Amino acid sequence: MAVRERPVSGGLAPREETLGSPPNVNRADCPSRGVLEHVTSRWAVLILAALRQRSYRFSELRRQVGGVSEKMLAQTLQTLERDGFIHRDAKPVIPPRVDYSLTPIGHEVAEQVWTLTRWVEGKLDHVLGAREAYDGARET
Amino acid sequence: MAVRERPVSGGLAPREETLGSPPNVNRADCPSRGVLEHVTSRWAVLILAALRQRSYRFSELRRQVGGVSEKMLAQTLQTLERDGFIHRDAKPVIPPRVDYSLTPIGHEVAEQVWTLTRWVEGKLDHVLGAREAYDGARET
DNA sequence: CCGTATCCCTGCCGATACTG
DNA sequence: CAGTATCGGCAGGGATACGG
Repeated sequence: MAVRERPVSGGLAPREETLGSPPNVNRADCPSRGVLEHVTSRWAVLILAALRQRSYRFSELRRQVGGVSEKMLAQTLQTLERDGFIHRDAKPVIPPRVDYSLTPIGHEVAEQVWTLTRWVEGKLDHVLGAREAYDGARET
Repeated sequence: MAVRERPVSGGLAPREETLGSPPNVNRADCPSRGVLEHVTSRWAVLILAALRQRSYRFSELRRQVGGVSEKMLAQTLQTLERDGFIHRDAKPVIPPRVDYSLTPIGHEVAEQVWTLTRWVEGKLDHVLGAREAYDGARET
């Protein structure tokens, strides 16, 4: 997966054309920045991770992801659906039933953010210890 | 504003370790939530990814990460340092020189977010195509 | 049950100016 | 060079009410 490491200069883009240049999150004006922010947004990470193993209905998902409001759940799901990470299946029944699942590409990214969440959970004690050391050294 | 308190089961079968609940990002009140948000925050992702291969000075880092303000760079670096992901090395020279590098644990997380950024860059075209399809189906 | 629409307030973040 | 201090806009996102 050899990736081209370019001498990227960030915000102050010189005279380079943006048409032929490859996507680069380090550039402020690259659309990949937006996609990255969608995926790493507060609720998207948890939603993607939750959907990793099976599909969920709206209210199921809301229970699964602690603390998310209806508004933010709906909004985040829409964004992820628009970007092609989530598939929305609305059954025309009464009462309404809507199932959310991952697309193939959504599953790829979900695996990554899920790994990250598990890693963070595992390192939590380590991090909390580091914080105490940091705060301790700061007080006199 | 009290967060709605529900017996969030987290979906996963509870472990047998009843000595305090293990870290779970799905719980609104779990400290791991905060750590995850630090790591996945807008600038932290890019900063961690940038530091993956070598250390950077403050202004180098600012040039590397396009669009970041001095304030947000300093703020994010402090947060990541406090959580133990970044090491700050201030040399007592004139003019001042401060090098930022990853700690061992920082390197672990940096690899993950870096992989994610590269993945997003690679899938950008796919995502942009999905957006067009989505927006196209919406207008009629 | 599954959302959308509205209000509105918090705090994020950019801009600017200043210090060691 | 490497930050801190302060102000202010504006958008994220919570609460609530309402529609399909």
